Amino acid sequence: MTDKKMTIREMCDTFEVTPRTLRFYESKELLSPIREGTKRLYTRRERARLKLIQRGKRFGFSLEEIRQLLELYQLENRNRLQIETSLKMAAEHLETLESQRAEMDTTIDELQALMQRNRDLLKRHPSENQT
Amino acid sequence: MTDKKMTIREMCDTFEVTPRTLRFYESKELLSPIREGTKRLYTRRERARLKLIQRGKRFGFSLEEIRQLLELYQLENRNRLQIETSLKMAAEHLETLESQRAEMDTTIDELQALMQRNRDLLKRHPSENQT
DNA sequence: GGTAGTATTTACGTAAACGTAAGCTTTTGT
DNA sequence: ACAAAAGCTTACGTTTACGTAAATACTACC
Repeated sequence: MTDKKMTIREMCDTFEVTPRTLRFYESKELLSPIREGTKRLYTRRERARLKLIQRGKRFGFSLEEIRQLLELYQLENRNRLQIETSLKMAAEHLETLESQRAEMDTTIDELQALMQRNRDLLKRHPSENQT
Repeated sequence: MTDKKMTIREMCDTFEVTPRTLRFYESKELLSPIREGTKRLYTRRERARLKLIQRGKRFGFSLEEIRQLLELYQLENRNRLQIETSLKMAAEHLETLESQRAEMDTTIDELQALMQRNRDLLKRHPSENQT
């Protein structure tokens, strides 16, 4: 398996973050690397979580929001009620994401239209308006 | 036209922001309402810009990034070089947005798969795993 | 077996994006 | 005419998400 345990440095190189960032996420309970003596070791699970954290950030979620979302991906040892709660939260999150995607589509369309207008300007007045 | 000038309070009610937020954006040169005496009045243009600001924030852009993007939408009084520069910036921004959109699709797919797994858990073990 | 490199904890510092409170002016309803 | 409401400036405060520096421990290798 691809389940090699990574040191903090390997993590930093792989994900382009600083040690401080990883320790900070840990202090906020977004990550929980195992300890070998005093050293942190990151498993496949932690790497998956870090990926999700970085994604969430790109979509404008706060670390606290991301922390709650990470719980959704915690599939083990949950009882019926916990699963139902997860499902509900996931459904809400899905709505947020889908509305954000729709907005993203609009934004892309508008940006493309804007670019077209600019290209038209350049085409129709080849050398006008110079400084 | 729908070009009524709005007071700061009307803006706040419409966009669900505080006066402080609007003044802050102005201090960062994201907005530039006209002044009637000492009072701020927001035109259609400012409203459009505020919409773009809020969108940008939802996509995880900083106010400084947003400020630069807003310049793209400034179509008046530009010379050839400025138009070309805008086009280049817009193209880069478009790439960012499209890659973010792809990532959004992945995220949505994964979340839906996760929900399905949870639904399966509930279906297949109707009353197991209770506390 | 010393020293260079890597990791850890602790703690103060900082940039971004506002919140909040004080004190002053201007506008508006009665 | 005058109090209440709305707006303004100034400035200090707060939260989030780390940066950075100091002091200490482990580990590696020549």
